[in-house]
Amino acid sequence: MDEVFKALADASRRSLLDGLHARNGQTLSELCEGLAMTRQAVTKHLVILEEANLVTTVRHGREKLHYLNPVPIHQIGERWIKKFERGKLAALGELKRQLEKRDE
Amino acid sequence: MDEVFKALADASRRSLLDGLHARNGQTLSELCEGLAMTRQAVTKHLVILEEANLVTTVRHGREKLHYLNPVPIHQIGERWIKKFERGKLAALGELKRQLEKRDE
DNA sequence: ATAATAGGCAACCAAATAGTTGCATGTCAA
DNA sequence: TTGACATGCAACTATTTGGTTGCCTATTAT
Repeated sequence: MDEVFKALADASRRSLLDGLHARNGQTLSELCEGLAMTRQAVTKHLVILEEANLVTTVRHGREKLHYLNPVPIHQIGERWIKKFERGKLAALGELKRQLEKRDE
Repeated sequence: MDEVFKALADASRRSLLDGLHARNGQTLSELCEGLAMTRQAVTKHLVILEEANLVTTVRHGREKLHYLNPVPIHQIGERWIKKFERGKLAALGELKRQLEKRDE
């Protein structure tokens, strides 16, 4: 879980995921196109995404195809974000109450 | 948005949010209790959480009360995670297909 | 009034991060 | 078979990060 959060913390990595979301199964070179970064930098980001299990790769000859794995993202939604949704209104109410108490 | 992802990337900060989720409105000293970290380290984490708008504070005499703001977390769920939920099954299907193609 | 309590500020440090460059290897096409 | 293409590996660098220590200020309780 920590690896996933860390992987998602970087904007470049999130836009790589966006790229795969737009078109799945891209090669490294394809993912590099239009980015202001060397290929090696992109490789490092992809390794981090792979280690977080957000991306799976398939070697195909001299090419490496990258596939998005949406499961960890879904799990963060389920296991983490939903926890804070429950009681969200309560928290906001309490917050508002305290902020208004400033002038007492 | 980037600030929120960055803020959530650290396990200590996530557990501070957990702490506030368990009991909202805690003081700095209360949030420090039981943590293997100095007060100043906790302060720094809380500043980052405040800058990401995940925590709001109210000064009350010499105490500083910390309140969880669940809105940015909710927004990540809405604006980011949901994007990857749509087409999730399609992505998984494509992934499976490609993985099975290995032996061709 | 004064001691204890709650918090703030600044300098410093080690490790992690995001990026680079240079070179090597494997695969495909002419 | 040889050149071009796709990727991999390693060393190096600058910046950011997570943490520390030491000291200062403001508020409360005795």
